[in-house]
Amino acid sequence: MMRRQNRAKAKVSDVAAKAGVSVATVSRAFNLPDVVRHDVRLHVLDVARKMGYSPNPAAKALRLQKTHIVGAVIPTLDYAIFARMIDSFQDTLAASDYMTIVLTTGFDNTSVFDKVKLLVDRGAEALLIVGAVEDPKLRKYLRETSIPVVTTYSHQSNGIVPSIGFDNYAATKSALDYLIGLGHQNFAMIAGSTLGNDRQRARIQAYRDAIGQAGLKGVDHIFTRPFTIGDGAEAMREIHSLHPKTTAVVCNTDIFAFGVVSECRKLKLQIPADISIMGFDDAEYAAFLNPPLTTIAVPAQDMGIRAAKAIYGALAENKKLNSEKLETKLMVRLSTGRPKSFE
Amino acid sequence: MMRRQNRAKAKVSDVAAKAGVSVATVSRAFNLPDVVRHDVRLHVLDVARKMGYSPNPAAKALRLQKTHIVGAVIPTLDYAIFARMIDSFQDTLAASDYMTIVLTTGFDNTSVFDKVKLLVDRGAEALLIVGAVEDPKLRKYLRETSIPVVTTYSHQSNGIVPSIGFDNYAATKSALDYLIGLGHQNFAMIAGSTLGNDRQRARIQAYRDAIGQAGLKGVDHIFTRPFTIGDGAEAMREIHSLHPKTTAVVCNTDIFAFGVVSECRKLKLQIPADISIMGFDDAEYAAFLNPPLTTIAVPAQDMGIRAAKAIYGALAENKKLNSEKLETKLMVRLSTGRPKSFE
DNA sequence: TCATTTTATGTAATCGTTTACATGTAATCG
DNA sequence: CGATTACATGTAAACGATTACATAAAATGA
Repeated sequence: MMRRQNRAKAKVSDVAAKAGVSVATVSRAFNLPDVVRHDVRLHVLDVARKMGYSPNPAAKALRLQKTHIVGAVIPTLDYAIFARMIDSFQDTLAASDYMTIVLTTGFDNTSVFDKVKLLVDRGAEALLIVGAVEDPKLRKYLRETSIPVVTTYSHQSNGIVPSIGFDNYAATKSALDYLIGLGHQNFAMIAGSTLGNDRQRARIQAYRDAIGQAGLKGVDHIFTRPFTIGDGAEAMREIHSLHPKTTAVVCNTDIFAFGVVSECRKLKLQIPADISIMGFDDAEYAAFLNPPLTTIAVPAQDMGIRAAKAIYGALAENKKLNSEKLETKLMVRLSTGRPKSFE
Repeated sequence: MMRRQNRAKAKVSDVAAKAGVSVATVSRAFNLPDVVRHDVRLHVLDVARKMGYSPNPAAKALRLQKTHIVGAVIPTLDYAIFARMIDSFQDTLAASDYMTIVLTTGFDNTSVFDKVKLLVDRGAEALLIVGAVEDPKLRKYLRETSIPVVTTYSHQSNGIVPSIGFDNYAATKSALDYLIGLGHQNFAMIAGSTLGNDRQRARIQAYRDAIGQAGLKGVDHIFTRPFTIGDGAEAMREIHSLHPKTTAVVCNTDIFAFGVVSECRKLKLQIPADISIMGFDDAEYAAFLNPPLTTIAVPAQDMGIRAAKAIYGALAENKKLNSEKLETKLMVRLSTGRPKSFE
């Protein structure tokens, strides 16, 4: 028996013809169920199913002026905490029939504008952006396009764009208060580039303020590096040779901390007896390091879910997009302790 | 001075009106540059730029029957090697004006079909899938829709769907040959679920074959766990209590290995003196573990790039989609060595 | 029973592009 | 110089959905 050779996808008119109704009825059977007679509706749906009909997304988007696409601009997927956020963001939105397109900047903040434009031109109805929107050109563009935008990973109550994130300053500050409380006097920080990165700036500022206000050493011992384990290790080597009295190293990501811990082993520095290590992010491996890493847990997953829900609310329920401040948590483990000199 | 209040996006007809030409000329100025008079073209482009015109993607997609969207179905983004592949895949395609929509299954292989269908219904013109396509329903669907599909992370020369991946069997086999060569006699493996996961099956089979053929112990000492560090640690504990003579633990992912290394410390097992640990993936942290992890490097990034190029070739240049076999590399570090009994 | 309202359905316009076809003008040729 | 060809542009028809409006049939009411 010959099977239907017709390769082209079925469209409403095909379904209508086969079901013996008009295209309007077919469309209504799907979109306005209560306006079409019950038995007719069932018949239409049945025919449609058998034909493998599904509405052409482009036609639908054109007619309804809704693409059901949201965009996300992040530094990279190749970095666990962004990947985790996007994973939950995307999954949450997919459950509400919105698809996510992710574009990465490779930490090049000058390209955020281009990526955003690309997404909007591609029909993105809303956007998630990592970090505060600082570029005035981008600011203007977002104001003019006036689509829902939420920034993540940093929370500014005064932000122009709603943010669903945490307080980087307060998080780092609390970590330093804890270290200072342990009796540390000589600090160093390993940070990422501050170029267009408000999170790094906030963390550095918190570090400076905490140490400056306590009158301790190391306010300027800030080592800026790309985000790799190797760079963390290399920075530790430099800290050790330049500032051998350092007893507490504050890392702006667990990635650095991993390298630092590895390097300390080579340098024969005992953690935490000789030196305390503080991380940031609470990556999966942090708790399994030797010693387990004291770090700041950030709500990457929760952030993605909340951002997704907020965007869905704005898009589908016409709700206002509100900023949300999420909590970080200092995870005290064994990589930090009282400095030897203190005992 | 009043600025234009007209919030709606400019369309071809707007540009045409302002430039004093027809819509056809505007469209041609963009898409068929050599068919419109040079000065007219420049003028049209200039007007368009000033109006911030960009073509409506839905209208374009509808008319051209091309969405410029490709889909990817992966287990999760929250797992470095998939994230890395997608990162490069997405980036490579974006450079060619194709956008990627990623959907995740959470390692639930029964949902691959649904995700694929979702993507195709959303207009995906091509697909990347992680792992072999085994579900007959999915196979049939892909055959019928006949869109370009490439599977990754495993290479089958006989595969129905072209694959751009590596030989999981050979990779594990070579790792075992290496361990056997070192003199190990008692093995154990920590594996992920084999449910619809051909990569895990291939690795397990290689393990069984290698050990069976060499007549060594541990053919059935296979511990199946979810992919977390903690589960790796837990499995190691079990291996130690059930099979204390084990001198070589083969992990199907560095994630397990990380947990194993951590657990060995607790168990006071010296690596590699008491026990050798083999990883899989060569995650960034593998080289920084203590001791540095012997593992199998997989070309995650390269795979993403090649898959993207292959798909672009199929979509834009009408090239045939060919399977590509990529190489893995055994990275011998310090977590493996001769077993004590052998010396 | 007939006028009126309700209900179900159909017809055709619309969304914003691209492009086949038509048309008018300029260039080329014998 | 008139006929033909090449060139630049315009008009209108698609692409496949949704839905305002029209219409026919059924239900309701006096």
